[in-house]
Amino acid sequence: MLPSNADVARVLGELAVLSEIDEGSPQAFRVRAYQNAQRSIEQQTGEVARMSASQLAGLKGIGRSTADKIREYVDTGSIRKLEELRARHPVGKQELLRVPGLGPKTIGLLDELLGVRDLPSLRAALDDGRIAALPGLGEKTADNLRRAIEQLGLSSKQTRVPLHVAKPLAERLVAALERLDAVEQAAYAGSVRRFRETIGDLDVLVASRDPATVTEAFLGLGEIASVIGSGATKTSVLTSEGVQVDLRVVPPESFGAALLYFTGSRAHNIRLRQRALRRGLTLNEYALARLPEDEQEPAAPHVGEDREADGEADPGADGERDATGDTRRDLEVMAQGTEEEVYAALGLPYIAAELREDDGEIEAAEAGTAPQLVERADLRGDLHDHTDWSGDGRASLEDMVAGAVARGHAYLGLTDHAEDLRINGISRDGMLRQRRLVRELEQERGDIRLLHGAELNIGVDGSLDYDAEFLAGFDWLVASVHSHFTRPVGEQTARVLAAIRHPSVTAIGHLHGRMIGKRPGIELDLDRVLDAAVETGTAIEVNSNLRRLDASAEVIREGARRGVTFVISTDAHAVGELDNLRHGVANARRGGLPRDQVANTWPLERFESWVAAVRGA
DNA sequence: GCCGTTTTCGGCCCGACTGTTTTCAGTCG
Ligand SMILES: Nc1nc2c(ncn2[C@H]2C[C@H](O)[C@@H](COP(=O)(O)OP(=O)(O)OP(=O)(O)O)O2)c(=O)[nH]1
Ligand SMILES: [Mg+2]
Ligand SMILES: [Mg+2]
Ligand SMILES: [Zn+2]
Repeated sequence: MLPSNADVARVLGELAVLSEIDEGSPQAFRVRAYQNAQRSIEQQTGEVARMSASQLAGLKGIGRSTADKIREYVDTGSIRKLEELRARHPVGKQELLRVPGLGPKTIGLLDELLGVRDLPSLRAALDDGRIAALPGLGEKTADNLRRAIEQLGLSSKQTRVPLHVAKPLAERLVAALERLDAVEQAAYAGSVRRFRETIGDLDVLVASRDPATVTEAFLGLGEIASVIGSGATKTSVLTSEGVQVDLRVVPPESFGAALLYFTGSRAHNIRLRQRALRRGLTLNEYALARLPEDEQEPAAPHVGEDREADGEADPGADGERDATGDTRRDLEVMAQGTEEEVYAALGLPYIAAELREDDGEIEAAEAGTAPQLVERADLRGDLHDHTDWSGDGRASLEDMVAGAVARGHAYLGLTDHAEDLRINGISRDGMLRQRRLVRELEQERGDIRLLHGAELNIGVDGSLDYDAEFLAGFDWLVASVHSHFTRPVGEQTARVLAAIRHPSVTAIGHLHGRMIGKRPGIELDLDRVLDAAVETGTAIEVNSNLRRLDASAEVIREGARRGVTFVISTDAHAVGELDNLRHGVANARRGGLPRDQVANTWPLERFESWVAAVRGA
């Protein structure tokens, strides 16, 4: 069997790690090159193993040398260069690289001077004092390493935490910081703002004239358990749950540049900074600024010209280094207050935070081909909602409808669980009774269209609840997988295809049935599933539950490309959960989903005629 | 190792914090 893209990416990752150890430098350009190649492979949707060397070399970040290595891996199952590196550096050294505070330089030193090449021998060397005695190291470093080894695998940096844990924590911390007088603005950034599914650490940004006071107050917050490091502008801590939080405090005028920096991704930042340099500018977390002529990139072609500033006339060098936490004062600031201003000064339209992964968003922005992404305010309805009539619904029908109206919805899909669900699905009689109540409520209120629907259970054989005639009586039907999550991909695809092709089914709920961090969900042949969705018009749901985010951003991206119609739904089981729509919106944006491909952005009339068309009426 | 609407060679983002150093290297964001 051909290696998967993930296999190829993993091999490139190991080449990067081993090269870092081999070269003894975190800045080694070969390391960066392998990392970029790895990211490039991870972003491919087609099968990399089927590509020729020249096709591979055409991918960005992959050249002749890496293309040949990938082919060598696909054809022979191994790579000579990788085997050589493995022979020189036992896996123990890769283990050492995962210890926080241990980098390639120190690992090289440990091997050379002490023969320490793995965790157990490092422990021994720490215990008998050999580490503290090494040149450039001391007692404190040894203590820090001991602690780091003890706590290996306990920090979120190593385990990562699901977004549904990280995001509420980030919101609590921001709210707490906003209450401080010294704080002018606070926001979470990093992977939470980009809406990644799992989070290594929280990154929280504050604008303030008084960073010391902010830092002190932050360290005093109840959720904070220990301090990793704390300086004038940057503090890192661990919560009692082991979640790392990085706090950055910047002057208010730099808030936009700092938010841009702290939101990342790292790769996106580097691309922007390279772009700045090509324009004679320099970008950091304080500002986009103009470089002096003699520091601009196309180095002056005079012979003997030297860009090095040390040794003489260092700008502002009157015996002290550039003050930390400030813009270089000798440079003309071009933009710093808002992210929009920085992008504009770089010749780019604003790029949505959810897209900033350097997987084509900068090129799309530059070309002006970035789609109008869906926003919360575009949504006119919610199409997957439960009441206390079924399952674990906790709110009455009346309260759910009132909650939907309060949130400005023009239509609401009531989709209680159908009879096949083990936990309290609704019988035919029950459904008919509920339908009468729904009709009455709609009449009485007159301020919202109520679609009487159900959430059907896709059986292991693709069958659905009730029968075809009964199903034809609903206004709106979501069909979801709630059981048998571990069948082979062929069976799972067949089940879902049967539901998509059913004439009465209007949407497929939480496509994979995954629970982030708990259950991977069913395997599907996405090609066939998405094609069938396009063919039948059946919508794919973007489930807004933070534990699900299903369809995933990756599936959404692929579906968006093929012209699939989506709906963004809360799957609310209580009134408060109707607010979860913002999470579905963020995930849809991460998938690059254009507003017009989301059916519940459409006015009621357009929405209903689309439903009628899907049901072949 | 990659890459080029100036470059096929000579660059490669830029800054904060810690520990160790006497002027900065290493690691991390
Ligand atoms: N310019 C630049 N920015 C960086 C670098 N490393 C990190 N950043 C910025 C961009 C990141 O999104 C932001 C926060 O760093 P993190 O290590 O917390 O990464 P991020 O939050 O993206 O992912 P995470 O889920 O925490 O692993 O800091 C870097 O090497 N250069
Ligand atoms: Mg982070
Ligand atoms: Mg961080
Ligand atoms: Zn549901």
